[in-house]
Formats: sequence, structure tokens, C-alpha cells
Amino acid sequence: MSPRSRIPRPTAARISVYLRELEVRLERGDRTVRSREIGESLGLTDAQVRKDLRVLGLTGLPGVGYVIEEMLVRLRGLAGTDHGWRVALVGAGNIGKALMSYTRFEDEGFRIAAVFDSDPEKAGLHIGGLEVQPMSALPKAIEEGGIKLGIVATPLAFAQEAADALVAAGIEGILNFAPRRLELPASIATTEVDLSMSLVNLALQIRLAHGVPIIPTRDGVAAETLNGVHTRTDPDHLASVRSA
Amino acid sequence: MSPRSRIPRPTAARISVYLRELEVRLERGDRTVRSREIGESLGLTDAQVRKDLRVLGLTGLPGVGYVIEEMLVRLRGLAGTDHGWRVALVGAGNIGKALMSYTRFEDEGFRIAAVFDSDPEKAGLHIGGLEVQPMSALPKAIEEGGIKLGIVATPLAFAQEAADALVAAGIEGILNFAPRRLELPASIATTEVDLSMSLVNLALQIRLAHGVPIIPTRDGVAAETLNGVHTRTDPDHLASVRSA
DNA sequence: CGTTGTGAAATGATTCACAGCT
DNA sequence: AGCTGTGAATCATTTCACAACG
Repeated sequence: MSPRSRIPRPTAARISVYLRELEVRLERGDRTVRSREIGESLGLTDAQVRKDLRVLGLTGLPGVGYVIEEMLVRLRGLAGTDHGWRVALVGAGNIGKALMSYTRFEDEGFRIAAVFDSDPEKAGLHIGGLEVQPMSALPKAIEEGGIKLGIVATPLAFAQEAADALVAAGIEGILNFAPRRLELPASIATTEVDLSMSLVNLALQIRLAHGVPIIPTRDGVAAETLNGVHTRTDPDHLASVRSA
Repeated sequence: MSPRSRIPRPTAARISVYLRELEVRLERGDRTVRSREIGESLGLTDAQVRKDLRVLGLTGLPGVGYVIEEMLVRLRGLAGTDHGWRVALVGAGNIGKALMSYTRFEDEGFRIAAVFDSDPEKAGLHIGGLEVQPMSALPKAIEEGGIKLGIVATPLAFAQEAADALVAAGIEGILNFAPRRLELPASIATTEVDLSMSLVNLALQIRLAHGVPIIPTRDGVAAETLNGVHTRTDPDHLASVRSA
């Protein structure tokens, strides 16, 4: 109960990256891996990798490295993807449909267990083995289905309403594809995937790397340039923004 | 030319977040905004917001705040979304199709100008006003179309090949939806959107917030708990991982 | 006035470098 | 002989606190 150890935020943000890297290496037939190898693949120093793994409760064998299978068990245990998460999807539009046929969710320990849409036209539709249900069916389905995660893939205007319905039904976390921040109780976890903003970030990387001129508006002195963010192979979420 | 000022990485990662926040406020009819207001919406301190804005070349009016329109011009100028980016999409599967009908790209200054798929079945298909072209048409279309950004939305097995084709054609940045790191020259910018990993991150937030027991394998002392990452309203990409 | 802009202090994360283990 | 685990040093970012400003 007493929190003795904490996971630094940057470390937490890297867990999913380690997970995917280790899955690739195991698939490839490797049984162990050195911190330097992981670091090279991911653009981190070996010391940083070791520090991360240590704080995640993973320990290696001097002279050898880390046992991949052991790491996977640990990391999947941390994420709970070993015991399987059941997920509710709200929104059966373009993005929703793409998610329904995204087979990789299953591989990583997630199952879309129910799909909802407020459009009566869509209710009843069968897509990818799932029947689209009306929003009225949501509370019961979530409670009885043991569903803990929700995905909001609705149009912008309906996103908050969808989120509210999920929260009211007792969901614990929301993956939000709508291009807005959702108003949520602090106890609900969220991750955002804003497709436009991903492109904006990509464009920014390019502009900043090339050196965009800054004109410090204050005193007349002008035309500095700034280098920034080369960030090859960058991933993830869990950013910058602190808790309330 | 001489880089005098640099943008701290965390600041760079927040630019797109500011951009979206300001768009919402302008739409709502606000003309100015205080650093504290932005901070409250985004979960940052007012001082941090002011520091960020300053390094981005934005300056406010003491006693009043910042002029939203001015900020938008500046930030869009930084991202280059004012002059419009042309984008090539590779992969006309489920995700690709969803992206083709994602109208928001246009609003934010991006236009999908060409779509390619290696599957001859798909070539010739018209989706959302665009004709799916064979991969052989890619180099010419990218060069002649002034296309600088590429999106990889292919199956896993074809992702690297798609990326190679884009790079060979002279693309500057890639938005990657395939669940693997792409092998790319250091000069190419990338942003990853890995849908499964987004869910993993969400699940991790929940588990870590609840306090997951860590058993420090080294000495027998067991069962610590760790609090971590509450991260409400978290966005973006541009992470943790450093450049090579 | 209330809010910006910013040095100085505090916090947090990464890198270094090497002792210790297998 | 090679690689882990980790204190100590460095580097980066955030917070504090307050003078300057419209």
C-alpha cells in the first residue's frame, strides 16, 4: 500500500515502446538481449535502459543481458494485457469501422466487446462479427460485459456526450480519437489520438529541424534560428501535461 | 543561420496542443487569453505557458494577456500549416480509407493529394474523390505533386517497403500507422501512431495510478507499490527518445 | 490593478564511470 | 571478458517570486 517506489514519467511513457521492441526480438528467435542493443534500437543510452528496467522491477544477468520472456511477462503484467481488457467502442463511422477490423488489438490483449452508435441507421449493422447497438444499450452492456475501457470515435460534436455515457457506465479509461479535449473526472484515464495533430507534429519536426527563423518581438533584434527536435523514431503518448 | 535560440523538446511537443486550444477559444469568440487560462485548460502552470510562448516568439500584453489571432498566425507559420502541406497516402485498407474521408486534415492545412496501394485489385478504385494508384506511379506523382509528407497505412509486412518508396521519392517526413519502427535515414522525420500501443498506454495509466505492486527482484524485500502518471488530458507524440 | 517576462532556486532526468557479479 | 547496477555529476525543465509594464 505505501508507495515506496515511483515510476518516472518518461520511463512510464517508454514501457509500451520496450514492449513492442521485445516482442519483435522474441519473434525473431532471440532469448536474451543486452541493454545496449535495446538502446540502439530505440535511440536511448544503455544506462538509461538499465535504469528504466530496474525501476520496473526487471533485473538482468551480468555478462549476459536480460531474459526477454521474463521481461515480457513483467511488462504485460504491468499493463494488464496478460489478463485481457474488454473495450467498448462508441462510433461506427470511418474510424470506428477501421478499429473494428484492426486485428492487432487482440494480439496485444484487448478485445472490442461492444460497439455503439447514436445513429439509428447504424444500429443493427453487423461489422466484423459485432452488432452495432444503440446508445441506450450501453450502460447494461458495459456493466454486464466487464468492460473497463472505452474508445470515442464519434464526430466532434458527439464526443463529449459519448464520453459522459461511458463514464456514467463506470468505465476506467478512454481512448479518444475526437479532436478535442474531453471534460472528464480526474479519476478517468485518457489517451488522445488526434490524427490532424499527429500531422502537425510531423510538420513541426521538419520545420524545426530545418531551422525556423524566430523574430523575438520584444527588442528589434531579429532573425534568430532555432534547431529543435530531431527525434528520429519517436513514439507514444503520455506527454508533458501534468495532472490536476 | 546561426542558431542562437533553441526550442526545448517539451515545448515543441506542446505546440500542437496550444494550437488546438487556441482554435477552440477563437471559435468561441474570445480575442485574448491569459497564460493562466491556457494553463488551466491544459494542465500547465501559468509560468510554464509564458516561458513556452516566449521561446516561440510570442509576447503578451501585461495586464491583458495574449492576442489569440496573433498566436495562431505564429504557430501555424511555425508548423507551415498556413501554406498547406501535400500528403501521399500509401495503403488503401481500413485505416487508409478512414484517413481519406477524414475531413479535418484539410482544416488543419493538410491535403491528401495521392493514394497508392500495392494490391492491383485496389488500384483504380475511387475513394473520397481520389483514385488509388499502383506503387509504380508513386515517384512521379510525388515529385510532380510537390508532395513532402507521406503516410504509411499498410499491413505490417509491407510497411518498410512503402517507407523506402516514399523516401526514394524524396519525401521529408512520414506518419507511420504500422506497428513497427521504420528503418529510415536520420534526415527523415517520423511520427508514429500505433493504435495498439495507445491502448497499452491507456491501460498502463490505469494500472500505475492504482498502484501496481513492484517486487524488486534483487533482495527478497517485496511488495512496494508505485504511483505514477495521472496525466489527465494528455496528448501528442514527439517523445522521450533522443536523436542518433 | 492584473498580468507579463524572467532571473534564481528547485526539481527531475540523463549520462558518466566504475565496482561488482556471473 | 562482458555486462549489469548504481552513486555522483551533469544537464534540462519546471516552479517560484517579483520587478516591470500597459
